[in-house]
Amino acid sequence: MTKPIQSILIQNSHVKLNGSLWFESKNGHFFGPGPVELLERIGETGSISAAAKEMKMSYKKAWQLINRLNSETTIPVVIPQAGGEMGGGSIITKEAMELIKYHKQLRKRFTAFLNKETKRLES
Amino acid sequence: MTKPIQSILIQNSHVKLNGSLWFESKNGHFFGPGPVELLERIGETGSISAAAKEMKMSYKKAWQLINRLNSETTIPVVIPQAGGEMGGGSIITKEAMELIKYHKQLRKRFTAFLNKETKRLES
DNA sequence: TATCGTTGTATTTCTTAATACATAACGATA
DNA sequence: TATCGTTATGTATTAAGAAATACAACGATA
Repeated sequence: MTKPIQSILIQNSHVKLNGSLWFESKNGHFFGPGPVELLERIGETGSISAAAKEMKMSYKKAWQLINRLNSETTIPVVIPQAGGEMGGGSIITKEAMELIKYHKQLRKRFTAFLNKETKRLES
Repeated sequence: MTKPIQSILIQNSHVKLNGSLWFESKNGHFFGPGPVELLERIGETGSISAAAKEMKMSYKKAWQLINRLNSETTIPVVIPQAGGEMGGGSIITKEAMELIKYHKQLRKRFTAFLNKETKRLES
């Protein structure tokens, strides 16, 4: 009955639906894919600066992301240690790991949604 | 068993999941909520510049959005007329209307997804 | 052919965001 | 107490994007 959107919209095929998700509080949004990856890498390296370097992100930006994240949680996701052995470092909390796990699952469900919708374009 | 994400994450409640969707081709992404509203207003006003003004968007940006959209479609979504009665104007095609309708439905399904996921935060 | 407001395009300015740079504070260790 | 590399913070520079500005082209109409 109705014409497939695909046929209207697309010139040389290969158009797909994509999107992004984030948490939103009254202070704006936070916790997108970037912060999640950062959290993971801090967990692996034990250092904000090392994690930032891996992601080719400035230390400042990384710190701001983490700071923001910590300010939005009841329990800190990253516990920093300035000074000490090796100059210090940072560890991520159990809660951070739960957030990471949650995000992975959420992303999976979102991908399923996107795939379903992309398929729907053709019918 | 597992702790609700809500309890970990949020300080003073009222955190919710939000997101955005877009079409993506090899030339990057296009067709988010902005262009849809623009299309609608062009349909109502018969003018790109009037629609842009309503949305407090610069004419240039509006034109670029429309131009990009037209370049991604087999059939133009907006047919512009420079010069003529009243200086000219623009009309939207039947295909544009279908796109608008499609987007409304899509947005509805996406909102349902977001609501479901936001609710899931609490369990 | 003069007028009108719109489309179309180039150029410049403004604003904002990201980055780079510099430096102090920190605390275990030797 | 000197050293280390990290955290933490301020400032300056750069980059990118948006917006503002200016103006030519257009075509129905009078």
